[in-house]
Amino acid sequence: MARDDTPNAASVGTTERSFRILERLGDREGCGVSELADSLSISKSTVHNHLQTLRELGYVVQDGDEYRLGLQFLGLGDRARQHHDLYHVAKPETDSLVEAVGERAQVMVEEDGVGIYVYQSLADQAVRTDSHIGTVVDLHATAVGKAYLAHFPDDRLDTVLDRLVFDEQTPQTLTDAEALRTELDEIAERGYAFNDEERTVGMRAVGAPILSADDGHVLGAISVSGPTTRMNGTWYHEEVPEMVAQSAQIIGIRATYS
Amino acid sequence: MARDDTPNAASVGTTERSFRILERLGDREGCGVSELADSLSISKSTVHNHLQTLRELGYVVQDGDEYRLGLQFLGLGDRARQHHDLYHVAKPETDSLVEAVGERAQVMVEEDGVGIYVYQSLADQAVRTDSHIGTVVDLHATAVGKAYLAHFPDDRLDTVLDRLVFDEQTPQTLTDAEALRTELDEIAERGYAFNDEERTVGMRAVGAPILSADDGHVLGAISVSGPTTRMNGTWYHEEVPEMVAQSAQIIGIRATYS
DNA sequence: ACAAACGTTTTGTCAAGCCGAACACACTCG
DNA sequence: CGAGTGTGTTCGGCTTGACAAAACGTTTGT
Repeated sequence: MARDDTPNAASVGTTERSFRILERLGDREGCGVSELADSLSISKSTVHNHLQTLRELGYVVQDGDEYRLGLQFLGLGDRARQHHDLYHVAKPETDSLVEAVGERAQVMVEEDGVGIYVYQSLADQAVRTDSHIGTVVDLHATAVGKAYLAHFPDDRLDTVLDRLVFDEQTPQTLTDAEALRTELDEIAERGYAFNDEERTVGMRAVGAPILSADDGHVLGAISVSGPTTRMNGTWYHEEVPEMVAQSAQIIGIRATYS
Repeated sequence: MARDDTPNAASVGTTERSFRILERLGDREGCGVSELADSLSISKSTVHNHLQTLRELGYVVQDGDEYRLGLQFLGLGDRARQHHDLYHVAKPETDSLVEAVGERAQVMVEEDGVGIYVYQSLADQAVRTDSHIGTVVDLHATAVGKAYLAHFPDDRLDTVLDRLVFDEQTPQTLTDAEALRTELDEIAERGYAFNDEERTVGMRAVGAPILSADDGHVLGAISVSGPTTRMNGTWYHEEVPEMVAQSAQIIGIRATYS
């Protein structure tokens, strides 16, 4: 996880604890009090209290001795997404892109220095990975992320790059900021970004930025990803980039003229 | 809101406060500290502390003087939904139903006595309403809810009905439990449920239960809803019910044989 | 039948969440 | 142009209530 700093003292530790419990509940699907308490190093009684409170609020459901994440989070998530109008216009176009290319396509939006997938469309043949809607993605090690950063305003780019942790996820991962900068320049000129096993071995991706049609600032990014066995040759280097870039442009136009 | 009881003392009040803030943030899209503090009757400094904590966790984003719900909730919501396998099989079938019928279709799952929409598909002509994915719905005043309750185990039905608040939402809303019971019997026999302006004036809906193919217990419900101007005659009374019931059956079969 | 593991309940204590007041800043209006 | 009101933020003291540890009741498996 390229989770961020937090050097300063937080204010409400109790809330933080509740969310740590919730996130852990999301990882395993359904688990008991003791397992949570052990893995989080919190006393059982405390975990129990939190779970009871969250249950009454409807954000956790109790199923015998197991607790699971409640569906109420769908409401909060959807509300948050509604505020980004990009989602609405990107959804249908992304679906048609998947219909044309196959594989998997995802739409990313940046929020507070990290990228988050707001939509994902899968073809039948798509590879199952760990990326879902709501997944937090590194901006420097994905096709969407690099396509996005390539059109990021310079001043904000610096602060984002400073916060980046260049942990080497595969042998192909870029590990220094300077190499990333030069690649970003290439991407900006070319119009789309590649990801060749930088994050997951055996997976390739092509991403393109979604730009506002009037002032040209970047709204998000879209990518197609699949296994290297299918993503290769001119299909990977030319045809797919062409289609992704075209979809990105259509979304950008629709997004600007609401 | 048919929000529930909670007469007993909760355990972690701080967490409860955080979620009250988050829910309020979702209602208005983006607002400031003072507005939140006033409407929740919490001191400004407390609200500020909570917001800072939530911001560091990524669940709230700060945009100048405004705070908004963060997209991280998409992750939690999606995780919660993944645990319900009904979603995966219902999604494609719901989309085809919308393609055939037009209007709007939604899939509901019950959790802890309330119904929650886990998926929604809209045709171009669909009416914009306040129901989204994650919306909590009354089980007694919607087509999905009644279709679901009609196949609910008797013992659990009693407890659910006891907790129901029969607030009259439109002149057509059912207001006593006995009338609801007899209607549920009719629905169970007929196989589908109607909603004729019981929740929203001008809106009609047809819902059918999604039943497990082996033991017949109810997994959820699906409905199509639209304006009375288009939903009428045999279309409303026969053709649409036929299609909804058929989709529900298909989903039920696919859900049982994973 | 015992033991080990679980979830829940209880108890006391001290940290920490809460509030109110003061602060800094941005606007508006007379 | 300042007085005035509206923000969001910071500060300090008080007391609440969140926390951990241990006791309790049930279930599991050997």
